[in-house]
Amino acid sequence: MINRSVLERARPATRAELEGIPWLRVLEGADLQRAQTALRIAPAQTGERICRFGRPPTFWFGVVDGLLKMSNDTPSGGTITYMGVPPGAWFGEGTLIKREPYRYNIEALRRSTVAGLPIEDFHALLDRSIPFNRYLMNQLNERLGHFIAAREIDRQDDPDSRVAGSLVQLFNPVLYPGVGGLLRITQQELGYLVGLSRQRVNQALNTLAGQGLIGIEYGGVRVRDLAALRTFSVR
DNA sequence: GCATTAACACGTA
DNA sequence: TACGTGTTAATGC
Repeated sequence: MINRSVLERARPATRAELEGIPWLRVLEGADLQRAQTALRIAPAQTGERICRFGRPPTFWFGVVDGLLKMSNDTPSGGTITYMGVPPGAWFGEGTLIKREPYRYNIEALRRSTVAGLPIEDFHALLDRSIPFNRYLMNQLNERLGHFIAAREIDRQDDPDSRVAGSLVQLFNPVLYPGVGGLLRITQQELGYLVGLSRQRVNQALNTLAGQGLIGIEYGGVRVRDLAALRTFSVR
C-alpha cells in the first residue's frame, strides 16, 4: 500500500473541529453520534494530494483549514484547474454516491487540515437521515449554480472581472461556510486559480479595493461588498 | 496595448 | 528567516 491517502495518518476530530463542520448541525441522535465518531482529521502538506483521479472512493472530504485546488491532468501534459477549495467545503459526494473512482485530483495549495467521513458512514447517513439528504441536495444544487457561474467567469476576458468572479465564488457562504469575511489566500495562489500572474492579480485586487469592493490584507482578502463584486465580475 | 517573467526592496508572521 | 506584497524594467504576442 503506497501513499493510499492523507487520511492514513488521521486522528479523531476535536470538539472545536466538530463545531466547524456544517452538516453535523442537521444531524441528531444516533446519526450525529456515528458521524462524530467516524470523522477523521489529517494534515496535508503543500502539494500533497488529498484524492487522485482513478482511485476508488474512500472518504467524503472536507476542508477544516487551508486551501486546496481541484484539477485534472490533460493528455498533453498540462493541468486544468477547476476551482479553489477553501475552508468549510465538502466534496466528493458525487463519486461516493456512484461508488465510482474519483474523477479529479485534489491537491493542497498550502499546508491544510482536511477531514474525511468514511464511505460506509456516508452511505449510512444517506440511508437513514432525511436532513442529511436535504443538506446534500442543497449542496449539489448550489454547486450546479457554482459551475454555471464558473463558465460565465471564463468567458470574461477582462482580468479584473475574472479575479472579481473568482473571489465571489470563493466567498460562497453555502459551499464554503468556513471562509467568513476573510479569505486566507495569497495573491500567488489566486493567480494559480484564475490563471494570471501574481503581478496582474495584485493590480486587479487594488482596482477592486479602490472601489470599496474588497479589502486587501496580508495573506488574505476581505469582502466589503459581495453584491457589487458580483456585478463587477460580469460587466 | 497589455500581460508575463524577472528582479528587488520592504514588511510581516 | 522565510514568505507575501508592491513596484519596476525588459520581453513577447
